[in-house]
Amino acid sequence: MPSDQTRSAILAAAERLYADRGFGDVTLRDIVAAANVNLAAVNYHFGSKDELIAELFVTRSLALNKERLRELREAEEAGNGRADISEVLRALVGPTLRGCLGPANQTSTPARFMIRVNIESVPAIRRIRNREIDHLRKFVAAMRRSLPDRSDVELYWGLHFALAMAQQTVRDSERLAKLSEGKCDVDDVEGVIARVVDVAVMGLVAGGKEKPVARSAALTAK
Amino acid sequence: MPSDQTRSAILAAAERLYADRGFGDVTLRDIVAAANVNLAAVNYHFGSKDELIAELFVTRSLALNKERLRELREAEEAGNGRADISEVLRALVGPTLRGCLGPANQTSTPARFMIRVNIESVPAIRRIRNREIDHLRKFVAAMRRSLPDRSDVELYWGLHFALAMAQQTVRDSERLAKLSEGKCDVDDVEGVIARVVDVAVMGLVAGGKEKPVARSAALTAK
DNA sequence: GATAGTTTCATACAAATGTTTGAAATGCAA
DNA sequence: TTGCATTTCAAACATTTGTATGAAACTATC
Repeated sequence: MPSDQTRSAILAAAERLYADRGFGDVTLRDIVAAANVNLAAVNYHFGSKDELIAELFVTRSLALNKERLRELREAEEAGNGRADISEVLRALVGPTLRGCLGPANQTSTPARFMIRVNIESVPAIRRIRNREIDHLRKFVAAMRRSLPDRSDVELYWGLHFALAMAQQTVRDSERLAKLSEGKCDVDDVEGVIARVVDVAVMGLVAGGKEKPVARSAALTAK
Repeated sequence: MPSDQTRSAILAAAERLYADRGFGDVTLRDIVAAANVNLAAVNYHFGSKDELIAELFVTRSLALNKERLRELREAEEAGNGRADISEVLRALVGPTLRGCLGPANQTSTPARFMIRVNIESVPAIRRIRNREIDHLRKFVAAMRRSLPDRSDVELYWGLHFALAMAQQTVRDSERLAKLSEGKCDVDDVEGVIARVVDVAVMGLVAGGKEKPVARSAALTAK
């Protein structure tokens, strides 16, 4: 039975280093030094550097998706199979924001790692990311149950925008804080979640079936 | 008088290569090969690889900001100093989306370069990006003129979300297309702009001064 | 406690990369 | 042309990087 000790030391050290310094300038030698293991251990246990990164990402992604689906299921069960649209979107963006936002010095290493994944973009991860689509479809389905009279196109855009606001907030919370001179409290995680969900919901429920082009034109034409 | 020929050949080749393949795996040797110049020319003309990237980014950023401000000024002049909020946001996100969206094979090299800037994240560029804040403040000011009774915090969030939706659409248009099986027409650039602007405007004008937490809670509590 | 399988280790390898160098070429003014 | 500054060039440099190797250490089974 393999001892796993070296293996998990590498995983832990790698995640911490990537979280702190990004993928760009963390070398295998940095990792093995932090983990107090031999250089060759990475290739022995993981095959290659990319497979190490991939394993980290897959682990955290699965955990995130699991939490999302848990919250979604909870919301749908409470609503007898039909959750409020805001609950659906909250289950989608909540776990990400709850993990990645908040006072910088108390965000967990896994969360900071996932922030890096969002900010940077290494090939090893990009390849895996495509599998995310199947997961997102489950949320489209839940949105459809919640808003049966919306067209699929509207649902897709709504999900896309909700994710966009959430992820960009994770990515750029620093810039927002600086721009607003601290007046936007990005550490109030639940407040941020509520903002993102609210705006996304408004985009979904407002208007109707006419193209948004028309709405916008009407607004600006007068 | 310097001939500039080598210099601009390097800039053109570098921008095209970065646009096509990203910053990650384009080496100086790739660039000088494409530009048909000597390897040492890059360091001679630019000092270092990072300064070359920085010059490319600064050039394109200035052009983008200029276009944004031009559209903003145009809108404000048409409205006697007070543009409709949707016009302000359109001036903010329009130039980016118009440049970076549309059929992939007909987007310009500069636009594709700026997409890369959005997707990847190299230190040389991150350092410069901080200057963007002064530019964004001008849009906050315009938004304040357009919606004088909104609090600054709301304006900051509105701008942040508008940019978030625009940039994420640029970044992830492929995923959205795949998720929606082509039903979301991301090549209809003006349509996308209208969608982004509409959702952002709704977030700004809806509700009132109460915290969005309250709105969301009210929605989901019943 | 011998043996086979697993893990660790020091070290070497091979390739890639940004940068530097010093000479050659070029352009231009006197 | 001569002389001077700018530009180009081939080559080399100095690191850094991920990976491979083969021996040593360890572990557990018989």
